[in-house]
Amino acid sequence: MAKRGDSLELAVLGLLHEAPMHGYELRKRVTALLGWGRVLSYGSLYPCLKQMLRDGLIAEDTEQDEVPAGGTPRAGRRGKIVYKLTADGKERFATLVSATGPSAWEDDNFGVHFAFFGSTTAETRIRILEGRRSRLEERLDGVRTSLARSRERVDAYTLELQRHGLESVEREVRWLTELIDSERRVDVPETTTSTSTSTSTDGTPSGADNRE
Amino acid sequence: MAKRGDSLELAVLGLLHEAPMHGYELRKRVTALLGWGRVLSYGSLYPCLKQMLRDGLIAEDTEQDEVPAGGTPRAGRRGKIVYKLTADGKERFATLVSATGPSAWEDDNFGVHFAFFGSTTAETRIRILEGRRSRLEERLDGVRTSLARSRERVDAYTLELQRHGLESVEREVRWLTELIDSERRVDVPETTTSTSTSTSTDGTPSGADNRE
DNA sequence: TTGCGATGTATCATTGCGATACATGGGATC
DNA sequence: GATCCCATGTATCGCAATGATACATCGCAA
Repeated sequence: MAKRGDSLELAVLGLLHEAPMHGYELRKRVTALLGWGRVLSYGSLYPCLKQMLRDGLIAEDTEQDEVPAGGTPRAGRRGKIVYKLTADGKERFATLVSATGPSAWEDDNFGVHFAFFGSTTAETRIRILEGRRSRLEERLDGVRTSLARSRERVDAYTLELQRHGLESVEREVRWLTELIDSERRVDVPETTTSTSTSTSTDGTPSGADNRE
Repeated sequence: MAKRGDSLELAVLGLLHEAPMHGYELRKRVTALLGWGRVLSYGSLYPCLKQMLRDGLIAEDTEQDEVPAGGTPRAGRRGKIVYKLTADGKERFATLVSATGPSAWEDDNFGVHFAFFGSTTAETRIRILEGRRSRLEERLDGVRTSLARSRERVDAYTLELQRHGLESVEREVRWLTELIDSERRVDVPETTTSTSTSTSTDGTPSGADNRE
């Protein structure tokens, strides 16, 4: 188990953590946060919600008629199903959001995990960012060598496409590096200044969790 | 019909256009050209090949035992199925590669079309590049407004993620613009110098084809 | 009062992917 | 000269995600 459905579950938990809402709005919010082309389909959302209901992570919020205190009264809202987090759901969220294994930095999941960095420790954040960075660097190596190997033998357009792709990934690596540095500056104001650049030193403090 | 399977079909046709090969190599080549994380699975490739055989676009190349003239003789190759293009396949390739409709600049297809730009006219290339650019600019607009609307109300990490995404797309737009300019410089050495920056002037010469 | 677009819930067929099974060739290593 | 391992090679199957679609109500403008 624990396919990539985890990231959808995390997104739903995270959004309901902020405020109860119904499926339609969840779809929009999740779509927004995993942004750029990817849209969340109802065919994925509703089965997921059903599953989460069965698991007791979320519950239907029957009394939900409040007027949002702002100007417009917004009466109405009949028959809609509003979901809210349960205690189990909060616990599950805490577990998922602090995971640092591959599932946290795989392409499809990284964005969601990043979006909820606000609910994590700097420790966790750094682990995830470094995981993603080394994943990207692996790809870089592979492509750079294959590019060098095939140079002069391929079409100019193919070359241009690969070059552009390469630069995009390099750019993301730089971005990650900046974020990591920034996190470290906050996390460890000053200690022995040791902590080598990568390759986890593995003193592993706190309630670590790189399951999976 | 005409789903996004078109892009896989185009890729296969394009690669077989260069040289006959068997499925295993096709998978590697296609994976390489749609690059960056996406891999072509056998579960997609073989059904596609079967379909294309049925449609008469490709055929099994039985006499394929040639020694590649280079040093290493490379004897062997028993029982392997080598595919080659048929006349219909070449025709189909010409059709697909010169298409300028949405299917040519949609996320999943653009890369493949770009990879075979060498087999198109400058006219076609410009149309596809402009199509993709305006598609990206639409997204940019949408996200920029939603970003402005939610500013100050969202998490710093969410903001940072959106900012990075925004910059990536802006960067791709710039890249496309450079390519378009470069194509135009080659295509139209000098005329009336009119041709406004975007919003197709629609004089639409030559055998246009924006089907779909 | 009619009509349309946004909101809202729900399901289904298709399809694409990951995993896997199976088979062989070419080198290493001993 | 046998053994092991990895790259090459063909093929299928279960599962999950997607895109499409159906259906219903609400607010609002013409």
